[in-house]
Amino acid sequence: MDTVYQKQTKVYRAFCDEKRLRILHMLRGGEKCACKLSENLDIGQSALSYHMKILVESGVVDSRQEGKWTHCKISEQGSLYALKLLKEITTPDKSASALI
Amino acid sequence: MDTVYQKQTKVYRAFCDEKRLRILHMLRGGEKCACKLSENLDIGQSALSYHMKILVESGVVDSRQEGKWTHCKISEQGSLYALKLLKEITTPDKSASALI
DNA sequence: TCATCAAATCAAATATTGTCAATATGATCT
DNA sequence: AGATCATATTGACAATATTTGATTTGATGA
Repeated sequence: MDTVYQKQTKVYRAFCDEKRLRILHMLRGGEKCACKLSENLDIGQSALSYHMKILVESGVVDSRQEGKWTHCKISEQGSLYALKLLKEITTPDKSASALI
Repeated sequence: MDTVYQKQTKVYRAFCDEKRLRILHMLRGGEKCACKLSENLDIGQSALSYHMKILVESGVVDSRQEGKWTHCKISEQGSLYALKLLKEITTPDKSASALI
């Protein structure tokens, strides 16, 4: 079973790899077919699939099947959650002192 | 030379490891001496030092020497930067499409 | 059904991170 | 100076993450 911290790392893993940041940057332009993404990154098809899995797991990216294609886009809801959580993680909270 | 994406990963590495999230959580209670932190995590002194380096590099944590002690705290400025950048990274931007 | 395409999965190879023990550094105190 | 404490650094190793190539899956269309 994952601790709360392990769950949180999953969200931010989206942002701690260069290739994933490149993918996100492409997705800022709107929904894209996965095949277009791999064309524009110098990584193979299976590596892209690996990164997409991590991005989707983070909640920051949504994917949708359409026939044999997978379309990916930035999830507004997931992004807002990542922001909200980041704010929380970095905001003073006196009750956190109780741990120490 | 780091690409812009590589620089950005440094910010979010602060949040993609369980131990670092635990450290941040303790720091939400206010500035702490590094020695207190290692007491409360089941990691050795050198591992703590390793994580602190990554946290400071991210800009999210500030550290300050006082005699032989190192005092650490969450950096408000660094946290705001991480938030601002996260917002940017996940916000639609039509010009990003030009890449594809 | 068969051929084809996009994407997922798997196993193996490689690269990167994280941990530990030992040692170095640098400040403090006697 | 010499002892002691907190922290940083180093090198070896363990643990994870990423890449690659091969194979599988699942949808499509002839």
